Amino acid sequence: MGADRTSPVTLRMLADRLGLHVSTVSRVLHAKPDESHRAASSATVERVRRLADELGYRPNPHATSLRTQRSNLIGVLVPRLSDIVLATIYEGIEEAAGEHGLSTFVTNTRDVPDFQRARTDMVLARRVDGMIFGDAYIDAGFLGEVAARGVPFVLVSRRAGDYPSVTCDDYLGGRMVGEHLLSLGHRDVAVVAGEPYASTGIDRSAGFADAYAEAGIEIPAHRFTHSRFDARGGHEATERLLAAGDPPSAIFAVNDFAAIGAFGAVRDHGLRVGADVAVAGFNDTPLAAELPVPLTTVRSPMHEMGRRGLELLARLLQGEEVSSERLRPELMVRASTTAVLT
Amino acid sequence: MGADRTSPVTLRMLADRLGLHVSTVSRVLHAKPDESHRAASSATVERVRRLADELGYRPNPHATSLRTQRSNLIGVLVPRLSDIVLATIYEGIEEAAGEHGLSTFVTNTRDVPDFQRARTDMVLARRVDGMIFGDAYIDAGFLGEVAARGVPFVLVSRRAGDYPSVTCDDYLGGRMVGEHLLSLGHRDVAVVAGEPYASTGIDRSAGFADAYAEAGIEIPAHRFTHSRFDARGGHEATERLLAAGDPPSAIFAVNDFAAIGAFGAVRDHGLRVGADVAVAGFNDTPLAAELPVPLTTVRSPMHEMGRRGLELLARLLQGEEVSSERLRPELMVRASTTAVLT
DNA sequence: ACGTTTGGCCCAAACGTTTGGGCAATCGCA
DNA sequence: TGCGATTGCCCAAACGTTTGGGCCAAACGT
Repeated sequence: MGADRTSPVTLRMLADRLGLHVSTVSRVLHAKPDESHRAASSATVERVRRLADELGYRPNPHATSLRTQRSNLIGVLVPRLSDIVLATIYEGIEEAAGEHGLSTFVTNTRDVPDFQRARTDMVLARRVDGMIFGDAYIDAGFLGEVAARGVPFVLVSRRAGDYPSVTCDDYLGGRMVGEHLLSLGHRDVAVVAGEPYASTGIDRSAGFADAYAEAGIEIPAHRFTHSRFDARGGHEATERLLAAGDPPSAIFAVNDFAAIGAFGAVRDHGLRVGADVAVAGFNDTPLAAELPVPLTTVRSPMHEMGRRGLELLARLLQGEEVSSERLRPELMVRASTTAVLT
Repeated sequence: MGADRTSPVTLRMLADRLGLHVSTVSRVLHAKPDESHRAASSATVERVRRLADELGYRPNPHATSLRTQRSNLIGVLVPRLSDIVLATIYEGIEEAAGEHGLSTFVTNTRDVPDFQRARTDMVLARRVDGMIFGDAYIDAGFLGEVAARGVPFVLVSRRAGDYPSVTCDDYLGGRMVGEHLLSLGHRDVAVVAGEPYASTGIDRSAGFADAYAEAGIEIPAHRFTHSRFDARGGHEATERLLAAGDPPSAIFAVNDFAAIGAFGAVRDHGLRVGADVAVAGFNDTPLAAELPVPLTTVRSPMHEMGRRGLELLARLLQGEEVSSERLRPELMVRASTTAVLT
């Protein structure tokens, strides 16, 4: 029964077979109940519907888009899909998109500006109705250009400028980790802070630092180090922290993968995670709890973030006013952070 | 300069401004060098080109697709993008697609047949030129239907039936692990075998079992257990293996995430990975080397697999004959597998 | 000098929809 | 019976491309 590839069934085919005009068929298949009854007699409606799904009619989206100037496509840019955080966010986006009759178009930019630009152009050339950026730089220069072109968009994961975004409350999450480590007696701590252009790392570090500041402890600058967001990056950054000797008693890595990298570096220095050096991460990816030393981390609602991001964009496309959302994180205490040795 | 959202520039705009016919402009902007010179004088060609990129002309892909009956879109189905293996494969696909002037459309099916069907329909409704399945069931029933509809497609990651696929040589990879563990003296081993419908798990297990069989050791049936491919699934499966008491001296989990889950279960039973129970994984995901106990695993060329998959499909779309490819794996020995205690 | 090629461009018909207008027949109602 | 409203449908013009044919003038060949 389904549409055969050789001959996709068109409105005209249906119309011809039914002895109706193509416009009539279109209206019948299209309109909400209230209109369809104005479009044809209920008997006709029935006939049309039956034939349509007997033949497996699927409207040609190119024709539709061409005519309506709306593609029902939305473009999604992420640094890399092989980052489980972004992948999970994207899953949320895709799920919600399905419910809105939208299709998504996702592409990797590796966090490099030239790629962001190029991919944005490509996506726009595909005539998407709107975009979701998961790779925003905190300095929102590029986004400004996009906005100037009149493209509706929202941000997920990272915030930037005053553009509508759906993020985790990263600052709060950072505070939670700070307070937790303080409560365990850690006074000499270090931060693997992520990329300097990502609000996630910035806000998490800031929340963490503020928690310590309020306890009267200023974390010295050399205890902060930037890093890529993957395991290798976390490893290298931690290596730098540890290289000088005089290891901190605890390390906060602003995401789980960097934390796992920190595990590796700590191990390489003959130290034990938990016992010798506490390590905390961020995101509560599914691996965190399974590690040989389970990772203390902050659960961020990644899937939900994606969903909300799409909803936000959908509302934007309806012409509604929207404002940013900040989702609540939750601290997950596990074995990688234990009380400081006294 | 770029195209403003409010008024995408069309061929007609260019034509009018240049005092040319739209078809002329089309040919100029389109044709390969040899034809363009037949389409207009070189002076005209120059004028057209200049204006086109001054105004940032981008052909409307919907119009083009409608006219040419070709979308330059390809649909990609994966179980889940939050699985780093599939995400990495997809990155390869996307990269290669870009080089071929194709755009990809990826969607999650969670490995559930109803979703595969539904998503396939949706993707086909979008009029893709071809598809790549990363979620094939070994019983290729559904793929048969797709093939019957005349849709060109290839498989990646998993093989099925005689459809063209690009996979890792999973059987060989399994053998490698088997031989490695044998060489370490492990005689009582168990396998966390993945989903029963995925060729990856099946082939890896088979290669492993055959290596043992050739050494004169038949691994008993109760030492095999199926599992989901994520950490949680690996944990549960390993739990089942260990629940009976009498733990094996080594466990082969058919992917890294399941292996990490195995770490968790082993840990929960008061055993140490490496020292008490050897654990090996598959894929060499970036985390494997960073774990507190680095994971012995098999490197599979995931990115490359994606690239090759797309190339294969591209050739298929050109009407060429294609045949499956099997990529070579490489054993990565690390600390999680040590010699059996004597 | 007269056909033939060629260069340089234009015409018009598609591709499959959507949608503002029509228009004839029937209905409701006084 | 007359008249406006409603029902049920059809018409045709877009949307932006691509592409097989034309057509006219200039160049060419003999």
